[in-house]
Amino acid sequence: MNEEEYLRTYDPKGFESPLLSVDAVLFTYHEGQLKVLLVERSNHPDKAKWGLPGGFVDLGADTCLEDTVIRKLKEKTGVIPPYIEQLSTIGNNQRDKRGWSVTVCYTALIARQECETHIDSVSDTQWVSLEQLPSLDLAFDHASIVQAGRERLKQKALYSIIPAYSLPERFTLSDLQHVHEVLLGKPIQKKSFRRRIEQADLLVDTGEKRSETGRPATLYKLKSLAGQHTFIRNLEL
Amino acid sequence: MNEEEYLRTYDPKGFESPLLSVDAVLFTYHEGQLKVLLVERSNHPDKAKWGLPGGFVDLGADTCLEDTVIRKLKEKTGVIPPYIEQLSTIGNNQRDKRGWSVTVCYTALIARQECETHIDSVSDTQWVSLEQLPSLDLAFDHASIVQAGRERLKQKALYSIIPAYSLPERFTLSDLQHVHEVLLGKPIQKKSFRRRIEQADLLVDTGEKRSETGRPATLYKLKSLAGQHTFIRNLEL
DNA sequence: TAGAATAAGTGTCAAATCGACACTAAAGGG
DNA sequence: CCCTTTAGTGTCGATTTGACACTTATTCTA
Repeated sequence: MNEEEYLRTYDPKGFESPLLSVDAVLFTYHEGQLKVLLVERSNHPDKAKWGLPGGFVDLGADTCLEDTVIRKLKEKTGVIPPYIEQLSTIGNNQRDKRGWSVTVCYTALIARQECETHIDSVSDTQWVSLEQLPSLDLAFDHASIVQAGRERLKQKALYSIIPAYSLPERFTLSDLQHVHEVLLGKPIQKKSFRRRIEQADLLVDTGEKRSETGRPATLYKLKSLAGQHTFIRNLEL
Repeated sequence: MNEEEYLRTYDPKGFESPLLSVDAVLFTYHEGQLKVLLVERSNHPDKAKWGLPGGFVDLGADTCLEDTVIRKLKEKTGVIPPYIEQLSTIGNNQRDKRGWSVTVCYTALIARQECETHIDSVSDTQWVSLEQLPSLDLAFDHASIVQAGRERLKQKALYSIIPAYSLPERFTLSDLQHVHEVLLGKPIQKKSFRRRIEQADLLVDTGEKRSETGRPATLYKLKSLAGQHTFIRNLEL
């Protein structure tokens, strides 16, 4: 049998495959806290519990896994987050009562303002701060996935400014430092933080200032953020 | 309908799922080069091409994805590699002629000696050096997966001594330095390399020496390697 | 058997980086 | 006008890093 013949007679339902879904841990920074987007499940299993935005691949509509995450995130937030990165894939026969189940997990970042109106308009979606998360009984193994996403983001805070994607397009260096401090769970020396930012050369001075109390702060934006969004497979480090 | 009832009537073949497989990029260090284990495909599609060891999840035998990789690697090498780490997951409707396909990829490391006899005994398995790899036309998107695995290992070489798992249990610091140099593609300063190793405090002096020409070198082994193997989900950094 | 050759392993020092902290700058408020 | 608040900079000692010469232990060879 040659390949052509094989493909013609190939039956995709010939053997059983695990359930395959995609989940996203979408973070934002708001009111001094990191928050995760949660969705109330409308279907069994774990119906009515809160869980991560995600779902099954649509073999017709999606051309790749990234299409699926984007589609799901857009459904829930109304927009495509500027930063999406593959986190890890979890698959076993215990995490889902229906049997063998695999989920490809992503972490994503967005400014809360970007999706504020859309999220406020629906009742089955909410931002939950990482502090109040332990008190919630999330669906499946989503609690540990959030934990893993948080760990990953913490590492990023050590050597990159990727957490900036959780802030509005224009932000001050103090804003960014606060995000990093929340992630790392400890204060950062102002001078060394600013030295690092300067060396990295990834921010642009917008020329604008923002003034609340005290000296007005310079507003920066990400150089890379020239409109399009950043997509990163976890093929690094 | 309550959850119990839902689960009783749930039909796993109710909707179409992508093909789900697992692939491993198994590296070893031999004769001054990094080599990858390749397997000749015995089935369509891409029959007779060389590809990565891997295959489908066995819903009966495997309790998790890691079981699957371990099973597949043991089939091909006769042993379980001491280091296995999730690399990334690739899924789209182009990589496999049969349609939508997802592969969960792992990188693994092993000493060539550990599986020498088993591999020599079969003809459909071979070590290929990374230099001669571009001339081979690998199955599916396996060439780019190897590339990604290599990149990941390169990063590890910068701040860890994980590449040590590609060496025999006992090795000299010069051995390890050579592996790192091959990975990074440039020479490393002997002193700084040894400083780093010493600080990390992850090696044990076995007390033995190995002498070829020149001064005999101390043989070290990994502290963690107390028999069992290391398994790492890519939830770090 | 005394070098010569070879590879392992150490000492040292200047340069670069990092942490700490005090200082200056620019705004608003009483 | 000075006090408070937050932004942003200067500086200096401590730590880390890179470069390279040097010492040590062994084999080979004349």
